[in-house]
Amino acid sequence: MKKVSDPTVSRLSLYLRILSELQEQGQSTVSSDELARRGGTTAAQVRKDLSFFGTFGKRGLGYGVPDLVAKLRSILGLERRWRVALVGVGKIGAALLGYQDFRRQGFYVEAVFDADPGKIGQRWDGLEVRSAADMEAVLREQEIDIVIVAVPADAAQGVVDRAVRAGVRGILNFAPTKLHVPPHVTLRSVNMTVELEGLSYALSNGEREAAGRRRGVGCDRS
Amino acid sequence: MKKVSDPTVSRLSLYLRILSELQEQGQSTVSSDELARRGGTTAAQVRKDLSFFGTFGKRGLGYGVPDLVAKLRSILGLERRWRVALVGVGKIGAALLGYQDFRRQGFYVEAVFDADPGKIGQRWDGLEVRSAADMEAVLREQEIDIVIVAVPADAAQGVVDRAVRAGVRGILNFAPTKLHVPPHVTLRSVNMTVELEGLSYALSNGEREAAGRRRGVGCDRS
DNA sequence: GTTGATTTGTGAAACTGTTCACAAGATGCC
DNA sequence: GGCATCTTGTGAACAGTTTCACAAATCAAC
Repeated sequence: MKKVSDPTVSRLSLYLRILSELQEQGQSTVSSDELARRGGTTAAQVRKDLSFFGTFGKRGLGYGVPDLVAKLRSILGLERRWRVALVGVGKIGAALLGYQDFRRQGFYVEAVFDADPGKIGQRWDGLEVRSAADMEAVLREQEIDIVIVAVPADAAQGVVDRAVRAGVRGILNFAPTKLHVPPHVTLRSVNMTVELEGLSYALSNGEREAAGRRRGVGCDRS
Repeated sequence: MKKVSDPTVSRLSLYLRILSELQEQGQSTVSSDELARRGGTTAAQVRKDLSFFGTFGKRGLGYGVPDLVAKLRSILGLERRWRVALVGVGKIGAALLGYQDFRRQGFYVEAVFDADPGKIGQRWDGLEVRSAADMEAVLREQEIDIVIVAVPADAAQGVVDRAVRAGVRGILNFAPTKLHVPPHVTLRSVNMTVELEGLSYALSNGEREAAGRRRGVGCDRS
């Protein structure tokens, strides 16, 4: 199990979602071709992605759905509980707190911080908003694994630096700015502005022709 | 100006953000090296990205900041006003409505829809929530360019299909599901679950070693 | 047990995106 | 003007990902 590319990992996540649906519907087996059609990729890609981690299918038959769900959950590290902290209870932070879907996948928000004295002490979803000043101590104390950054752009790097100092090794950034972390920390960013501007570019220029014809189906570069 | 890759377009968006900051600070000129350092990429990459669209720099001197800002805004299609509609006023939708930053870049939310009768007629930020049943007619009438999908996963594909039928050519999806669109429509997706699971994978497996050392700086694959 | 219809797993080929390396243009100084 | 220094623009080399193509495994039917 050497180096697996980022797009591959994202697709595993997608496969898992599709497989979970199939499992709910009681389907017991699935082919790489069906998985590919539902996931907007190709059968060869599906098989190659899975082959990095072992051989899970049966030739002539396909993949066992519950079996593959279990394997993917194990590969993605979703069998354990992840301790998450949220920093910034503005619009986006509040929305994330309300979005309970995370919990189903094992991500538990266990601490919430904000710099605004007016918000400190408020309760959100059973959690007391704590002062950003206490962040490092609390992150250590509660052994937080992942920090979600939902503060204004100019405060984001500071939050990241302090989280890293407190031993956090995973960061999910919603602030519209590029962040820098040391090599042992993994950073993922969600940037709505970049996505919107990507749409703007595609709609302005003749992308609709070029991109569409490369493959038969529409072009989701999620 | 042939086919430009998606990562390149995303980086242009990033460069524009950095340049805007530099402009506010009154810096008149910038080198590809400085832009690269701030953007977490390499000088060669910056120059290659820009070279797809023309030659904007002066050798020995760098790029004129206000000049490059103008060029990038033009390339990305940000000189016009984009008409945006939001579908779904749940937690995420409400957060997006409150997030006024879009407007500064020329994206104006001009219509809001929801399927819940209890929400129809409510006002959000000066806009009346309209019935999802009227969506197609309103999208056409108001000449909406881009639809933001913020509904539950199982409703998302239906919303997309109707938006496409109403002539919309750009879709930004926040629902945690893979969507399919015809070739002439551009789709971008923001999927927090995929990002979190990517973190989970990286933290579970030995990614911290491998990924970090490839380059000197931390690894943001935003 | 043999045949036929499937479908996986995977090396090799094709493709796409990134990095390198350097010639050429620009400026400033003597 | 000539020389030293800087920084861009870009073809070529490189690296990484995706697609192709096919041998091997499995099953059902006869």
